[in-house]
Order: sequence, then structure tokens, then C-alpha cells
Amino acid sequence: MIWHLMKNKELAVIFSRIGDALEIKGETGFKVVAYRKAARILEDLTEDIENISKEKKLQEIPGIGSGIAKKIEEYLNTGHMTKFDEALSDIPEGLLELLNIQNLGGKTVHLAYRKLGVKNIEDLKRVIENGSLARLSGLGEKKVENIKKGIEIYEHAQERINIFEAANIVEEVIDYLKEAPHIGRISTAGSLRRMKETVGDIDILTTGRDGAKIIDYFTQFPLVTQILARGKTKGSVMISAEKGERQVDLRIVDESEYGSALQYFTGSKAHNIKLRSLAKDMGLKISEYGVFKGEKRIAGFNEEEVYRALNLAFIPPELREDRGEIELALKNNLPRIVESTDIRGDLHVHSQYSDGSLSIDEIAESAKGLGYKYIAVCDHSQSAKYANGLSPERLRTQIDEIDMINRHLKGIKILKGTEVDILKDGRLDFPDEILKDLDIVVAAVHSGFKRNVTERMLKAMENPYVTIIAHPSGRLISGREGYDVDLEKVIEGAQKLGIVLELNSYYDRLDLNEFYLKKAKDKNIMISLGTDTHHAGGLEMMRFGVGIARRAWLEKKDIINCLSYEDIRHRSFKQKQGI
DNA sequence: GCCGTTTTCGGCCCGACTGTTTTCAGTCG
Repeated sequence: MIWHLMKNKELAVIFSRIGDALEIKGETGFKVVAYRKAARILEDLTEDIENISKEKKLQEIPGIGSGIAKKIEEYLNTGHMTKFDEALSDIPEGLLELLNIQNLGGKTVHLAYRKLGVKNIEDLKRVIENGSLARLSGLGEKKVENIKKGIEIYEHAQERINIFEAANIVEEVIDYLKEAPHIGRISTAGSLRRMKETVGDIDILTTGRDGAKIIDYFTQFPLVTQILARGKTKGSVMISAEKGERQVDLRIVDESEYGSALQYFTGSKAHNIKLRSLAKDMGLKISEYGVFKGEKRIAGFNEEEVYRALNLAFIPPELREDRGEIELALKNNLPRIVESTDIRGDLHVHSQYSDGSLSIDEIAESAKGLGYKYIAVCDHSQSAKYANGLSPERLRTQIDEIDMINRHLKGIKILKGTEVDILKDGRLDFPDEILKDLDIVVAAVHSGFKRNVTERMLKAMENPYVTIIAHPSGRLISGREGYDVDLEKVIEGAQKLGIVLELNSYYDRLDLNEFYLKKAKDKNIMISLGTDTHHAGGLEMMRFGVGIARRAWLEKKDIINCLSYEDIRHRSFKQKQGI
């Protein structure tokens, strides 16, 4: 577990709940926003809030003022927060949960609580059924019907969609939309365009002459199960997907507005709010329809001119999270984050020798097709029985085969590698005399997830032949929590010993995650991208790894996949790190 | 609650959709 940031998480939850409670009580919206913003900041923070507090630097964090700083200090010192106790004292436990229901907000929850004594979701269903909710002033049959729909969606709520599933859905819907009447440009937007590891819903933007017709066509997509909204410029539907239903939102704008709409619709919300207030300070107004000076539109056709109109360098979607990117763009000082085309090879691929489906030849062919200069075959080691792990003898055979293929191969080189198990006592699953003959040694924990994982990884890193630690947290996005490991210590160890940390780029791992990648980068640790694929199509997962790397502000110089074949083989990244 | 070379008080991002309303409130993104 990530003990270091426990207080950050606890405080994030507390502030978020205070925000919810105040919303229900009808407190001014700005206070609610301020608490929720504080929650988001704490959620995002990669530094331990206790350290920041000790150094008396809480108020240096934008969005944290004297009020919230005091409350943080109180909580850290005493273990409780008076404001939290007050805010929730007269709010029943089940009431906050109701805010998660679509079409139901603080105002209505408050009203239902005060007038009908609704304290939880069961009460809410009751007053819907007996008709008393619909009789409240400001409500009616249709509103209640929508709340009912909201409850249904909430109760069947899926976890967030992984980026791969989201990308697939988008592709299908966009293919369908291409046949819509008089449709123009189409793009995905929202958190998928920002390449978040999971997304809540799917956003698509198009241009077109007759919005209502396109929306109409959109709602007739064969997989649509529910129409949530259908207007002239905006439509929203639920579609059935692999695992349950997913929400897809479509927005239609005029060609001349496409850039500003794409910018607006891509978000993040926090990024956009900051942009709009920046625009306001400059005497401008920004919306999805453009950047305006008075009545006159001064930008909107493409995103570049939108940012330019605000005196900002272009900010790539992956950076738009209000984590300091706007301040740097103002000074034209943004990092030049890595591009897909900078990636010269995949550094973690499995073959038929262990549990992959591809021969070495096929791997070479596929990699060549992607324009790579090299690819590392890293099969499992002998203890990984479940994965047909290689004995030292079979690894020798594989090494010989790769040497032979490399002699004939044009335009691409295969790196000889292994994904060697870190055993339960921290030893490696192969002896040094064979490790020394490999180009790349990826070491990984595959068993004993709760057993001294930190110590075992640190011990593995001391082996002079280990290049990379694979999937350092061990989490699976679809549901496995990961190792009981102290990643702070792993990062420290990697820095000391010149070890590369992996960004495992398969969509359900994406491990390290963006926060630890950023930390590693800040300590000058090199990162390796590997898809860990077991089949040909999986090589395409690299785009998700690159997306996460970009979200972590990684540059070309931070990633060993951007080095030449020679530099990788001679491990010159170690020299770069001064080892 | 946060924030400030126009302000320590009085602002705080902007617009669509829906439904309940005769001019607007609530919710969402």
C-alpha cells in the first residue's frame, strides 16, 4: 500500500464530503467549489501533505488558503476536523450518496430531505413510487421520471471504462457517424483524448450543417439502449458495450467553432475554468464557440489559435489538468513531451518460448511494420511454471536463435532479454552467468505479492545485470490492487543504483502510473516502455504507454526507448544517470 | 472558501438541455 500519501487521500475524502454536505445545505456554490477543488488538489498531489505542512508551505499551493490550511493542520495534529464534524452533524449518512445520481443535485436532495424526510436511496425510491416527490414545488412527473432513470443508471453503475475499451467504442461510433447526413470533421474529446487511464464517459465532437438531423442519426446507433438527451447541438445516449452500458455524448458545432469546441470539450474541467478566468483577466471571453473580444470572435477555427489568442503556447491534451501547465505555457516554458514517433522500439515482448503466441521471426516482422529499430524479447524465467517459463538451457537456445536471426535481419534488431522472476527471497530466477549474456534484463515480481516486496525489489536492483524493474506496483486496472510495496523506496533505490523503471504499457496495467512516473522523472530516473504483449495486436498498446508518459510530462530524454540500439545495448543510459 | 500591479471586499467560467415555468431554476459537463 501507498502509506506515504495516506493523509493526502484521507483529507481529499474529508474535503469532498464537506463539499457535498454544504451543497445539500444550500451553502453558496463558491464554498462548495473551493472544498471540492481542495479535494482534487490533494488527490493529485505527489508530495506528502504532512511534509508540506511541517514546512509551513500549505498556502503556497494554489487553491489552498488560510481557511483550508488551518483545517489540514488541525486534522494532521489531532486526527479530526471540527468543520467536518459540524458540516456532517445534521446530515444523515445516506444522503451524500444521493448526489451521485444523475439528474439529482443538492437542491432537490435538500428539498426531499426537508419536506419528505428522505435520508437515503431507499427513502428516495419510496417517495418516487408514492408520488410525493413529484408533488414538491419545482418538480413534476417528468423530472421524477428522469431521477428514476438516474437511480437505475447509478445502481447499474460500471466502474470507469479502461482506455482500451473506450478507444474501441469510440472507433465504432465514429465509423457509424461518418455516414451521418452532411457531417464534417469528427474527433474524440474528453478524458479519452487526454489519455486518462480510465474514462467515465465518452465524448465525441463533430461539425455539420444540420445538428438536429445528425443527433437524430446518432440516437439511432444500433447499440443505443437509452436516449438521455436529444437537442440541436447536443445528444447523449447509453450504449451497450462489452461490460454493461456506457454513456456516449455527442456535440455538434459549426466548422468555424471546431477548434474552440474541441478545446472546450477536451477539458479537463479544471483546466478550462482556469483558462476562462485567464481570458477574463485579459478582457476576453472564451467558450465553446470561440475566443471573443467584445462581440468579435478572434479565434475558434483550430485549437492552436485558441491558445495563441490567450498568449499561451499550445498545450497538448495530455497536459490539460491544471497541474501547472497553464503557468508554464504563459512563459512559453512547457516541457517538450515525448511523441509516438520518438519511440524506437518495444522493450518487453513475449514469444512462443514462454506463453506468447508469436515466433521470434513474427515479432521481428510486426515490429518492423511499426517502424521500430529494435524490439526486446523478454520471456518468463524457469519458476514461472504457469507461463511455460524458460530453463537456462532453453534461454541459451533462444539466445542462439536471436543471434542467428539478427545476422540476416535488415532494418531492425532483436534485443536478447528476459523477464526474470524476483523470487520470494529476493534472488533472481537465473544465475548471473546467463544474465550477463543478455542485452536487457527485466526483473519482475510474479508471486508473493504481500511478502517483503520492497526489500526483494531493492535486492534485485543490486544485481549488476538487472536493467529494468517491470510493472513496479503490480496493480491491474480491472481489479487487482497490486503488491504491498513502498514505491517511494523503490524509486529511491532505482536512483541510487541506476535502474530503469518500467511503464508497462498494456492497457490494464499502465504501471508505473502517471504520478509515480512524474516522481521518478523528477529524480532523473530513466523509464522504459514495454507492452508486455503476448500476441501481435498487443504491440499497438504502445500508444497507451506513450499517452501516460505524456501525462506524466516525460520527455524524450527520460525514456530509454528513444535511444539508439547501440546505446541500449551498451547501457549508456546508466552513464547518463552517472552510474 | 480563495484571491488580488485595477481590489483585503466583492468578485468568483460558460452555455446547453430539460422541465416547470410565464421568465427561470436545476443539473450537467
